[in-house]
Amino acid sequence: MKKPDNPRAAGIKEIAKHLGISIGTVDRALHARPGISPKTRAQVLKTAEKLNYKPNVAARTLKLNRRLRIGVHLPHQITSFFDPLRDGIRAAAKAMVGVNLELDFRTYPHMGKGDMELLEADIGRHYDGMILTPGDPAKFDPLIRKLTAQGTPVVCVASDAPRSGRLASIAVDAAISGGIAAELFARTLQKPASVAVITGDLSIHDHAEKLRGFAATLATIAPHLSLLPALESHERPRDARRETLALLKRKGWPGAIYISTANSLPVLRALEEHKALDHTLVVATDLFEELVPFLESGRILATLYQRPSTQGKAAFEALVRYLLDGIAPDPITRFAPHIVLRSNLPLFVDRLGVTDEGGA
Amino acid sequence: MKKPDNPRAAGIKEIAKHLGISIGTVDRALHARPGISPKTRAQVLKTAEKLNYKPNVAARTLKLNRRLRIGVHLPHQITSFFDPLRDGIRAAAKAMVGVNLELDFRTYPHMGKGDMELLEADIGRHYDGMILTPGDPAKFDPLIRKLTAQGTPVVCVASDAPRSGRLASIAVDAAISGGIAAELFARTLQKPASVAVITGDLSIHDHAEKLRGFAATLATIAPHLSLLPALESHERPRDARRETLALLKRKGWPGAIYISTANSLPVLRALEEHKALDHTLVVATDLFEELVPFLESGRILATLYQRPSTQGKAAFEALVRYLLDGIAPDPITRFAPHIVLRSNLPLFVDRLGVTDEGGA
DNA sequence: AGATTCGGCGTTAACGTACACGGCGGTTTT
DNA sequence: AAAACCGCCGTGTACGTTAACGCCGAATCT
Repeated sequence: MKKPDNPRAAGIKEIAKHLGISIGTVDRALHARPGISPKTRAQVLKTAEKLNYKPNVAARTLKLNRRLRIGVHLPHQITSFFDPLRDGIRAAAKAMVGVNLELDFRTYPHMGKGDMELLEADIGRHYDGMILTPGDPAKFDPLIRKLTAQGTPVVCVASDAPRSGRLASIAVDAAISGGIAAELFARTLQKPASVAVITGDLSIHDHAEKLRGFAATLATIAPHLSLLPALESHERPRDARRETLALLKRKGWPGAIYISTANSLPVLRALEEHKALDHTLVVATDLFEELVPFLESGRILATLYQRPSTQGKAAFEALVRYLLDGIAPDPITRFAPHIVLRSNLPLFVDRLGVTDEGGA
Repeated sequence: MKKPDNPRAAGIKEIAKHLGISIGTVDRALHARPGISPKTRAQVLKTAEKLNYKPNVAARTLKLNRRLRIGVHLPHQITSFFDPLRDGIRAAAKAMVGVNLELDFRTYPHMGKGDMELLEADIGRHYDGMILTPGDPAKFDPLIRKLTAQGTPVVCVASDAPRSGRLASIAVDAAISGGIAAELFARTLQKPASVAVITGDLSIHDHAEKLRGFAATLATIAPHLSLLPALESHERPRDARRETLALLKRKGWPGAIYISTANSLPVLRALEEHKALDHTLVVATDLFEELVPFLESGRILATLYQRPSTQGKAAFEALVRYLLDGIAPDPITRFAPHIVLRSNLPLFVDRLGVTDEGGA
């Protein structure tokens, strides 16, 4: 076994030897522990800087064999999105080396249904950290604030509660997702037409942002396209179907429809029944088995894949990094959605449910 | 300090105690070391399975404080691609916990110029592993084979040498990149037109694949578009300019141009001089400062961002995982390129040169 | 003045694993 | 028959860090 003569690798005992003091004192200085005089602490910190001290993470995690309990609150619906999100978290957890952790997955029916109750009930569990998807910010803000105050950092994933005091938010950039849909329409529809947006629930931050981005980009670069009032499905198949049929009964079908929720199947089925898919440009959201034939056949133009597995991985890593090293992540991380077309579809289908990096 | 009462975490001494033997014997069994009878080895392996033994990576990396020397051979040109690729490797290396490693970045002018000589010279360095971008497979195959034979695994990044015996290849799916460009043209150009491809060097696997994918998709979904013979720039600005001007002198400008190399600026400048950008649809490759205004103004339709930083990170992680844990990665990993349009451009520009995950 | 407290610091035992060393029976060699 | 050998196994030490413990001198209390 060779000693690391690496000049970059200075340990705690190099510092001690360099100053003629003990490693205990160095430890106290480096961790701002009591029982050390200010001037020796300053000396230690200075030479730690000079010798470029890097704590040996392996030794640290070995010594303090602490267990991180992380609570993950996610809805059961929409499975095509939240299942891979959970998988991403699991994969990231498995890849962690030398960390003893316990993942507690908690599930409620769907967003807005049972989410707050579950979170309220679990506040007493005192997790070391939590990952969750906030629904209506007005309702979640006080809960997240309470968790943060009691020492449980919260990472929001897939949506955001900006004023809740959460540690970080990881999500796809919703406004830009809407903007992409608008740009695709603008490039493909070259004659004047009207376009529609079907969303889930505008009280959810993420959905409102998508509509906002869509409208903004449409107004900017596609003056020949006019936006119809947004339709909300509330993630209920019947509502989605009803709204779609109402849309088709108007005089003059819309030339394009942007479905900004992953629950696109009811809409697509309704459109198909009325032979509307051939004359209507569709951009959907997210990717799952049933959507594949629509893309392969060209009946829908594109889908905006929100990379749930990558989001889960990022959320988990940010949280653990904060819990272990105390390094606060960027408060806001916004991923670019993958624009999935017919031509690049195979890259995402191959590993559907395994990962969503397009082959990685 | 609490003991991990986690049932999932069984250590080497739990096994020893469970069998009434010493930890030394357990160690010999688990690592297939000599000096142990077959039957005790079998017993140990069985109870290790039963108790779900997971080696403590922290303790292991602490004990065998080995240093990994990794050689990285990449060209200086094209900086907009290879600089962030190097950054991705550095970032991934910094994020590794408890591993003492040494990165040796070696640079040659550009692909096909000095690459083989450098590699040949460095074979004697006996790195623990290497990351490189192979140029002409015919020339690289024997070298990589030699490295592998001497015990230095090689991970190819950004291109591939499929028959070289390399450990793995990480790259963007080149054929699908070409296919995306073709589909974008097919959707946007709705009247018959001719389209052109400008590439770097068709002897490079990656470039040939892009052309192949472009032609295949064009033939499949865009019968109204006809493909002109491919032009090679050999990554030389003058050649690129000359080929572009020759293209413009033909009767009937091409309706669209797919620039499949990151060296797109000479082409774009030549097009601009002849006021051809307003009438010609352009899809470029990769992203860098100078390309941003072209996308913002809509003068080019899209660029296919090859996410060099992500590629570098993936290549490094695959290599280290193999070196440390002996887990062989997928021989082939193909990323999906990001389709960068005007609307999602901000997500990639914000952190240009830092990362390329679109905000992560 | 002697006893007590206390800040400042050194010493040491773990954490789980890898590996060198040495011991113990039993067989073979000198 | 003593010495050397060998397969099999237990023991001890080290990796770098943390944290409990304890020592020493100086200041405070009785």
